[in-house]
Amino acid sequence: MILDRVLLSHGVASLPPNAIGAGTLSTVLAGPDRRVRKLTVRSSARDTATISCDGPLPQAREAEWWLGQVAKMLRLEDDLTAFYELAAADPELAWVVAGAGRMLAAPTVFEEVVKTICTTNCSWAATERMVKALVENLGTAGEDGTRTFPTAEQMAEAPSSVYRERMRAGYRARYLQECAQMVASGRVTLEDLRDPGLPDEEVERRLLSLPGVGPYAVSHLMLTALGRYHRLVLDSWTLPTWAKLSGAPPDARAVEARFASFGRYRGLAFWMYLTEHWTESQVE
DNA sequence: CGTCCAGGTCTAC
DNA sequence: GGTAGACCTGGACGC
Repeated sequence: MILDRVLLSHGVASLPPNAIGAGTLSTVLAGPDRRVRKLTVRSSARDTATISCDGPLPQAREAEWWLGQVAKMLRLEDDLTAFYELAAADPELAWVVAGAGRMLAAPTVFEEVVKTICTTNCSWAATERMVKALVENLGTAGEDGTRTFPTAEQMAEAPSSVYRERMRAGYRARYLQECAQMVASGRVTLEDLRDPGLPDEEVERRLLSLPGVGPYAVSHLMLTALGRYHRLVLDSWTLPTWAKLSGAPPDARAVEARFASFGRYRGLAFWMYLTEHWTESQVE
């Protein structure tokens, strides 16, 4: 099912406050009225989905805002036609034409940056633990107690003990706190990076300027958060997985050679190659 | 119990 | 510009 491919598109998509089930995505967001609601997207009939949120029905204008959030998260505006044309000509990737290739996005680039920093130099279990603690300690609680992802302001104001003792984020604590302060103070405006008019190099330069964000994080963010698909995500998971699936050596040059024909979509082609067999139980 | 390492980054040569 | 070493943490492994 097409929706499942989006929900299982990458590991970060399943981190709190998101929860992924078969054909279902739920998350927790504060609406324009600051009221916190749980939002659920559930695939129903073929190629359709039901969107719901708990509590009283939002007013019409707010309902529109919630639909906008869903559209943003599911990247409904992304046109992958050019990628599909290339993939159709590649026997190992022709399957994506059925509707794969969309990366579930967080509602804000900031959330994606924080989560990506939490994937660096640690096990996936550690990433889950850190993000879970961050949400539980700093997010805003809704009526049922589930919490939003904290805003940059909430994170900037938090004492470092939250990062050290609750999250157990180790040396990442400083990166996270500084990122939050940069965004909360307005010194950097990450949401602007969604602007398709910005050259890739400029987007990369700005991401790299964030503490804790290096080449891997830039590639991951370009792919999962910003819909820019040229960079290969090269890390301790992708390279061994590539080697296992392809039999080719686990180095960047081999990957570059394999996916060069995908041009500005080579990063996405690589990611699709790696995740073709992901199912709900296998998301890592 | 020590060493290594997991979806790296930063600093100092 | 390229490359060691340090860096938090916790789980896996060898001894």
